[in-house]
Amino acid sequence: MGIKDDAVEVRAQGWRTLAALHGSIEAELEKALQASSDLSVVEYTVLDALSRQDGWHMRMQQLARATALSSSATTRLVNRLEDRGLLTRILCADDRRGIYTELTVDGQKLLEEAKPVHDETLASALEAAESMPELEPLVRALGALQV
Amino acid sequence: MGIKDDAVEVRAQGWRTLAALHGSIEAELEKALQASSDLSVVEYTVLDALSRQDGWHMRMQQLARATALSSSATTRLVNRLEDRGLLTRILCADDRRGIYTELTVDGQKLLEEAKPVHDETLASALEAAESMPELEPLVRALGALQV
DNA sequence: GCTAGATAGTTGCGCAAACAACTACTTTTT
DNA sequence: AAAAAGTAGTTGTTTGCGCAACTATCTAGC
Repeated sequence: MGIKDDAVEVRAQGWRTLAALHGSIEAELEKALQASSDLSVVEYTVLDALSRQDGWHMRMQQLARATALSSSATTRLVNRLEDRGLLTRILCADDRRGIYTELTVDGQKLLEEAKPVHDETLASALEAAESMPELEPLVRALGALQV
Repeated sequence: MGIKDDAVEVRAQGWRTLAALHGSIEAELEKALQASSDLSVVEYTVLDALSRQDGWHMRMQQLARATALSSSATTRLVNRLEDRGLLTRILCADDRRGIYTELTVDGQKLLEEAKPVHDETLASALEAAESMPELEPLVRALGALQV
Protein backbone atom coordinates (compact mmCIF):
# COMPACT_ATOMS: atom_id res chain seq x y z
CA MET A 1 0.00 0.00 0.00
CA GLY A 2 2.81 2.37 0.93
CA ILE A 3 4.51 1.69 -2.37
CA LYS A 4 1.42 2.52 -4.35
CA ASP A 5 0.89 5.75 -2.38
CA ASP A 6 4.47 6.71 -3.06
CA ALA A 7 3.95 6.30 -6.78
CA VAL A 8 0.98 8.63 -6.61
CA GLU A 9 3.01 11.20 -4.73
CA VAL A 10 5.92 10.91 -7.13
CA ARG A 11 3.64 11.47 -10.09
CA ALA A 12 2.01 14.47 -8.45
CA GLN A 13 5.39 15.96 -7.63
CA GLY A 14 6.58 15.30 -11.18
CA TRP A 15 3.53 17.04 -12.57
CA ARG A 16 4.09 20.07 -10.33
CA THR A 17 7.68 20.25 -11.51
CA LEU A 18 6.62 19.94 -15.13
CA ALA A 19 4.03 22.67 -14.71
CA ALA A 20 6.48 24.97 -12.96
CA LEU A 21 9.13 24.52 -15.63
CA HIS A 22 6.61 24.98 -18.40
CA GLY A 23 5.27 28.13 -16.77
CA SER A 24 8.64 29.73 -16.28
CA ILE A 25 9.83 29.01 -19.82
CA GLU A 26 6.58 30.21 -21.32
CA ALA A 27 6.69 33.45 -19.33
CA GLU A 28 10.24 34.16 -20.52
CA LEU A 29 9.39 33.43 -24.14
CA GLU A 30 6.26 35.52 -23.93
CA LYS A 31 8.19 38.56 -22.74
CA ALA A 32 11.00 38.19 -25.26
CA LEU A 33 8.85 37.48 -28.32
CA GLN A 34 6.41 40.22 -27.43
CA ALA A 35 9.22 42.73 -27.14
CA SER A 36 11.15 41.71 -30.24
CA SER A 37 8.40 40.81 -32.71
CA ASP A 38 5.03 41.56 -31.13
CA LEU A 39 4.25 37.85 -31.14
CA SER A 40 2.72 35.73 -28.41
CA VAL A 41 4.09 32.25 -27.78
CA VAL A 42 1.16 30.55 -29.56
CA GLU A 43 1.51 32.91 -32.50
CA TYR A 44 5.17 32.01 -32.77
CA THR A 45 4.24 28.35 -32.47
CA VAL A 46 1.93 28.66 -35.46
CA LEU A 47 4.52 30.37 -37.66
CA ASP A 48 7.17 27.87 -36.62
CA ALA A 49 4.89 24.88 -37.18
CA LEU A 50 3.98 26.15 -40.64
CA SER A 51 7.61 26.69 -41.56
CA ARG A 52 8.52 23.16 -40.51
CA GLN A 53 5.68 21.69 -42.55
CA ASP A 54 6.31 20.22 -45.99
CA GLY A 55 4.84 22.63 -48.49
CA TRP A 56 4.36 25.14 -45.67
CA HIS A 57 0.67 24.65 -45.29
CA MET A 58 -1.48 23.10 -42.63
CA ARG A 59 -5.18 22.72 -41.98
CA MET A 60 -6.95 24.41 -39.11
CA GLN A 61 -7.38 21.16 -37.20
CA GLN A 62 -3.69 20.34 -37.41
CA LEU A 63 -2.91 23.83 -36.20
CA ALA A 64 -5.34 23.41 -33.31
CA ARG A 65 -3.56 20.22 -32.30
CA ALA A 66 -0.10 21.74 -32.70
CA THR A 67 -1.01 24.64 -30.44
CA ALA A 68 -3.23 22.72 -28.00
CA LEU A 69 -5.99 25.23 -28.68
CA SER A 70 -9.72 24.85 -29.33
CA SER A 71 -10.85 25.22 -32.91
CA SER A 72 -12.58 28.52 -32.19
CA ALA A 73 -9.42 29.93 -30.67
CA THR A 74 -7.52 28.66 -33.70
CA THR A 75 -9.88 30.47 -36.05
CA ARG A 76 -9.28 33.75 -34.27
CA LEU A 77 -5.56 33.17 -33.96
CA VAL A 78 -5.34 32.63 -37.71
CA ASN A 79 -7.50 35.72 -38.22
CA ARG A 80 -5.05 37.83 -36.25
CA LEU A 81 -2.06 36.55 -38.18
CA GLU A 82 -3.86 36.90 -41.49
CA ASP A 83 -4.83 40.48 -40.66
CA ARG A 84 -1.16 41.20 -40.04
CA GLY A 85 -0.30 39.68 -43.41
CA LEU A 86 1.82 36.89 -41.93
CA LEU A 87 -0.15 34.02 -43.45
CA THR A 88 -2.96 33.38 -45.90
CA ARG A 89 -5.95 31.08 -46.01
CA ILE A 90 -6.20 28.80 -49.02
CA LEU A 91 -9.30 26.80 -49.83
CA CYS A 92 -8.84 23.06 -49.98
CA ALA A 93 -9.51 21.73 -53.48
CA ASP A 94 -10.22 18.11 -52.59
CA ASP A 95 -12.22 18.74 -49.41
CA ARG A 96 -14.17 21.94 -49.68
CA ARG A 97 -14.82 22.08 -45.95
CA GLY A 98 -11.10 22.36 -45.32
CA ILE A 99 -8.86 25.40 -45.26
CA TYR A 100 -5.11 25.49 -45.59
CA THR A 101 -3.00 28.16 -44.00
CA GLU A 102 0.29 29.14 -45.52
CA LEU A 103 3.07 31.51 -44.50
CA THR A 104 3.45 34.64 -46.55
CA VAL A 105 6.86 36.11 -47.35
CA ASP A 106 6.33 38.61 -44.54
CA GLY A 107 5.48 35.75 -42.22
CA GLN A 108 8.67 33.93 -43.13
CA LYS A 109 10.65 37.08 -42.63
CA LEU A 110 9.18 37.78 -39.20
CA LEU A 111 9.77 34.18 -38.17
CA GLU A 112 13.40 34.36 -39.25
CA GLU A 113 13.73 37.48 -37.17
CA ALA A 114 12.02 35.96 -34.15
CA LYS A 115 13.68 32.56 -34.22
CA PRO A 116 17.08 33.60 -32.83
CA VAL A 117 15.35 35.53 -30.05
CA HIS A 118 13.24 32.49 -29.30
CA ASP A 119 16.17 30.09 -29.27
CA GLU A 120 18.37 32.30 -27.13
CA THR A 121 15.59 32.98 -24.67
CA LEU A 122 14.85 29.28 -24.45
CA ALA A 123 18.50 28.53 -23.75
CA SER A 124 18.75 31.14 -21.03
CA ALA A 125 15.42 30.10 -19.48
CA LEU A 126 16.63 26.52 -19.30
CA GLU A 127 19.89 27.67 -17.81
CA ALA A 128 18.04 29.69 -15.19
CA ALA A 129 15.79 26.73 -14.41
CA GLU A 130 18.81 24.48 -14.07
CA SER A 131 20.01 26.56 -11.16
CA MET A 132 16.77 26.01 -9.29
CA PRO A 133 17.07 22.86 -7.19
CA GLU A 134 13.49 21.72 -7.72
CA LEU A 135 13.63 22.13 -11.50
CA GLU A 136 17.19 21.04 -12.17
CA PRO A 137 16.56 17.27 -12.54
CA LEU A 138 13.82 17.79 -15.11
CA VAL A 139 15.92 20.23 -17.13
CA ARG A 140 18.73 17.69 -17.23
CA ALA A 141 16.33 14.95 -18.25
CA LEU A 142 14.96 17.18 -20.99
CA GLY A 143 18.42 17.87 -22.36
CA ALA A 144 19.19 14.16 -22.42
CA LEU A 145 16.13 13.20 -24.40
CA GLN A 146 17.23 12.61 -27.97
CA VAL A 147 20.91 13.29 -28.29
CA MET B 1 29.00 25.21 -35.91
CA GLY B 2 26.87 22.18 -36.78
CA ILE B 3 27.12 20.95 -33.23
CA LYS B 4 25.91 24.21 -31.84
CA ASP B 5 22.99 24.32 -34.27
CA ASP B 6 22.08 20.80 -33.23
CA ALA B 7 21.92 21.85 -29.59
CA VAL B 8 19.53 24.64 -30.50
CA GLU B 9 17.31 22.24 -32.40
CA VAL B 10 17.36 19.68 -29.58
CA ARG B 11 16.31 22.32 -27.07
CA ALA B 12 13.52 23.55 -29.32
CA GLN B 13 12.28 20.01 -29.84
CA GLY B 14 12.47 19.35 -26.12
CA TRP B 15 10.45 22.46 -25.43
CA ARG B 16 7.79 21.45 -27.94
CA THR B 17 7.56 18.04 -26.31
CA LEU B 18 7.32 19.58 -22.85
CA ALA B 19 4.60 21.96 -23.99
CA ALA B 20 2.65 19.17 -25.67
CA LEU B 21 2.80 16.92 -22.62
CA HIS B 22 1.88 19.77 -20.32
CA GLY B 23 -1.04 20.72 -22.53
CA SER B 24 -2.45 17.22 -22.76
CA ILE B 25 -2.19 16.54 -19.02
CA GLU B 26 -3.71 19.90 -18.17
CA ALA B 27 -6.63 19.35 -20.54
CA GLU B 28 -7.38 15.97 -18.98
CA LEU B 29 -7.19 17.33 -15.44
CA GLU B 30 -9.34 20.29 -16.37
CA LYS B 31 -12.09 18.06 -17.68
CA ALA B 32 -12.00 15.64 -14.77
CA LEU B 33 -11.80 18.21 -11.97
CA GLN B 34 -14.46 20.37 -13.56
CA ALA B 35 -16.81 17.41 -13.79
CA SER B 36 -16.16 15.98 -10.33
CA SER B 37 -15.73 19.09 -8.18
CA ASP B 38 -16.36 22.16 -10.30
CA LEU B 39 -12.71 23.13 -9.90
CA SER B 40 -10.27 24.39 -12.51
CA VAL B 41 -6.70 23.12 -12.46
CA VAL B 42 -5.37 26.34 -10.89
CA GLU B 43 -8.09 26.28 -8.27
CA TYR B 44 -7.13 22.74 -7.37
CA THR B 45 -3.49 23.81 -7.31
CA VAL B 46 -4.29 26.49 -4.74
CA LEU B 47 -6.19 24.13 -2.46
CA ASP B 48 -3.49 21.50 -2.77
CA ALA B 49 -0.68 23.99 -2.13
CA LEU B 50 -2.45 25.30 0.95
CA SER B 51 -3.00 21.80 2.29
CA ARG B 52 0.66 20.92 1.89
CA GLN B 53 1.74 24.10 3.67
CA ASP B 54 2.73 24.03 7.34
CA GLY B 55 -0.05 25.71 9.25
CA TRP B 56 -2.16 25.68 6.09
CA HIS B 57 -1.73 29.31 5.26
CA MET B 58 0.12 31.14 2.54
CA ARG B 59 0.47 34.73 1.45
CA MET B 60 -0.86 35.99 -1.85
CA GLN B 61 2.60 36.31 -3.35
CA GLN B 62 3.51 32.73 -2.51
CA LEU B 63 0.26 31.62 -4.06
CA ALA B 64 1.00 33.64 -7.17
CA ARG B 65 4.36 31.90 -7.48
CA ALA B 66 2.90 28.47 -6.80
CA THR B 67 0.32 28.90 -9.54
CA ALA B 68 2.49 30.86 -11.99
CA LEU B 69 -0.19 33.55 -12.05
CA SER B 70 -0.03 37.34 -11.90
CA SER B 71 -0.93 38.94 -8.61
CA SER B 72 -4.15 40.37 -9.99
CA ALA B 73 -5.23 36.95 -11.21
CA THR B 74 -4.33 35.57 -7.79
CA THR B 75 -6.53 38.14 -6.08
CA ARG B 76 -9.49 37.13 -8.19
CA LEU B 77 -8.76 33.43 -7.87
CA VAL B 78 -8.75 33.77 -4.09
CA ASN B 79 -11.95 35.82 -4.33
CA ARG B 80 -13.68 33.02 -6.19
CA LEU B 81 -12.59 30.39 -3.70
CA GLU B 82 -13.46 32.60 -0.75
CA ASP B 83 -16.91 33.27 -2.21
CA ARG B 84 -17.42 29.53 -2.36
CA GLY B 85 -16.35 29.23 1.23
CA LEU B 86 -13.33 27.07 0.48
CA LEU B 87 -10.75 29.36 2.06
CA THR B 88 -10.57 32.51 4.17
CA ARG B 89 -8.40 35.60 4.17
CA ILE B 90 -6.58 36.38 7.41
CA LEU B 91 -4.80 39.65 8.03
CA CYS B 92 -1.11 39.41 8.75
CA ALA B 93 -0.31 40.61 12.26
CA ASP B 94 3.37 41.42 11.77
CA ASP B 95 3.11 42.91 8.28
CA ARG B 96 -0.15 44.71 7.82
CA ARG B 97 0.21 44.81 4.04
CA GLY B 98 0.15 41.04 3.93
CA ILE B 99 -2.77 38.66 3.78
CA TYR B 100 -2.77 35.00 4.64
CA THR B 101 -5.13 32.56 3.01
CA GLU B 102 -6.20 29.45 4.83
CA LEU B 103 -8.31 26.44 3.90
CA THR B 104 -11.71 26.19 5.54
CA VAL B 105 -13.14 22.85 6.61
CA ASP B 106 -15.25 22.86 3.44
CA GLY B 107 -12.13 23.53 1.43
CA GLN B 108 -10.34 20.60 3.03
CA LYS B 109 -13.35 18.41 2.39
CA LEU B 110 -13.60 19.36 -1.28
CA LEU B 111 -9.88 18.83 -1.72
CA GLU B 112 -10.10 15.37 -0.17
CA GLU B 113 -12.88 14.60 -2.58
CA ALA B 114 -11.00 15.95 -5.60
CA LYS B 115 -7.60 14.50 -4.84
CA PRO B 116 -8.31 10.89 -5.86
CA VAL B 117 -9.89 12.12 -9.09
CA HIS B 118 -6.86 14.28 -9.71
CA ASP B 119 -4.39 11.50 -9.01
CA GLU B 120 -6.19 8.91 -11.09
CA THR B 121 -6.60 11.30 -13.99
CA LEU B 122 -2.95 12.20 -13.81
CA ALA B 123 -1.99 8.54 -13.88
CA SER B 124 -4.17 7.79 -16.88
CA ALA B 125 -3.05 10.93 -18.71
CA LEU B 126 0.57 9.89 -18.25
CA GLU B 127 -0.25 6.40 -19.40
CA ALA B 128 -1.93 7.77 -22.51
CA ALA B 129 1.02 10.04 -23.19
CA GLU B 130 3.41 7.14 -22.78
CA SER B 131 1.79 5.45 -25.74
CA MET B 132 2.50 8.43 -27.98
CA PRO B 133 5.93 8.02 -29.55
CA GLU B 134 6.85 11.69 -29.40
CA LEU B 135 5.91 12.04 -25.73
CA GLU B 136 7.01 8.67 -24.42
CA PRO B 137 10.66 9.55 -23.65
CA LEU B 138 9.71 12.57 -21.59
CA VAL B 139 7.09 10.64 -19.63
CA ARG B 140 9.67 8.00 -18.80
CA ALA B 141 12.15 10.66 -17.76
CA LEU B 142 9.52 12.28 -15.58
CA GLY B 143 8.78 9.01 -13.83
CA ALA B 144 12.46 8.43 -13.16
CA LEU B 145 13.03 11.79 -11.54
CA GLN B 146 13.14 11.27 -7.81
CA VAL B 147 12.64 7.62 -7.02
C1' DG C 1 11.37 61.47 12.82
C1' DC C 2 10.59 62.24 7.99
C1' DT C 3 10.84 61.83 3.36
C1' DA C 4 11.95 58.47 -0.72
C1' DG C 5 11.65 54.27 -2.41
C1' DA C 6 10.28 49.51 -2.22
C1' DT C 7 6.69 45.91 -1.45
C1' DA C 8 1.69 43.75 -0.82
C1' DG C 9 -2.54 43.57 -2.51
C1' DT C 10 -6.67 45.41 -5.28
C1' DT C 11 -9.24 47.48 -9.25
C1' DG C 12 -10.21 49.14 -14.28
C1' DC C 13 -9.65 47.66 -18.68
C1' DG C 14 -8.76 45.21 -23.05
C1' DC C 15 -7.79 40.73 -24.92
C1' DA C 16 -7.73 35.86 -25.80
C1' DA C 17 -9.65 31.47 -24.30
C1' DA C 18 -13.43 27.69 -24.04
C1' DC C 19 -18.16 26.18 -24.96
C1' DA C 20 -22.16 25.76 -27.53
C1' DA C 21 -24.82 26.64 -31.48
C1' DC C 22 -24.55 27.21 -36.28
C1' DT C 23 -23.45 26.55 -41.61
C1' DA C 24 -21.36 23.99 -45.12
C1' DC C 25 -19.62 20.00 -46.91
C1' DT C 26 -18.55 14.88 -46.97
C1' DT C 27 -19.29 10.00 -45.91
C1' DT C 28 -22.19 6.23 -44.56
C1' DT C 29 -26.38 3.82 -44.48
C1' DT C 30 -30.24 1.92 -46.43
C1' DA D 1 -30.42 8.29 -54.72
C1' DA D 2 -31.96 10.23 -50.44
C1' DA D 3 -31.54 10.56 -45.53
C1' DA D 4 -28.58 10.29 -41.51
C1' DA D 5 -24.53 10.85 -39.31
C1' DG D 6 -20.05 12.81 -39.08
C1' DT D 7 -16.40 16.40 -39.86
C1' DA D 8 -14.36 21.36 -40.84
C1' DG D 9 -14.56 25.77 -39.71
C1' DT D 10 -16.90 30.16 -37.92
C1' DT D 11 -19.61 33.16 -34.70
C1' DG D 12 -22.03 34.66 -30.12
C1' DT D 13 -21.29 34.68 -25.38
C1' DT D 14 -19.11 34.23 -20.96
C1' DT D 15 -15.03 33.86 -18.20
C1' DG D 16 -10.42 34.44 -16.59
C1' DC D 17 -5.92 36.48 -17.58
C1' DG D 18 -2.12 40.26 -17.78
C1' DC D 19 -0.91 45.09 -17.66
C1' DA D 20 -1.02 49.47 -15.66
C1' DA D 21 -2.58 52.48 -12.20
C1' DC D 22 -3.87 52.86 -7.52
C1' DT D 23 -3.87 52.58 -2.04
C1' DA D 24 -1.71 51.06 2.03
C1' DT D 25 2.17 49.71 4.51
C1' DC D 26 7.03 48.90 5.48
C1' DT D 27 12.14 50.13 5.22
C1' DA D 28 16.26 53.19 4.34
C1' DG D 29 18.84 57.36 4.23
C1' DC D 30 19.58 61.55 6.15
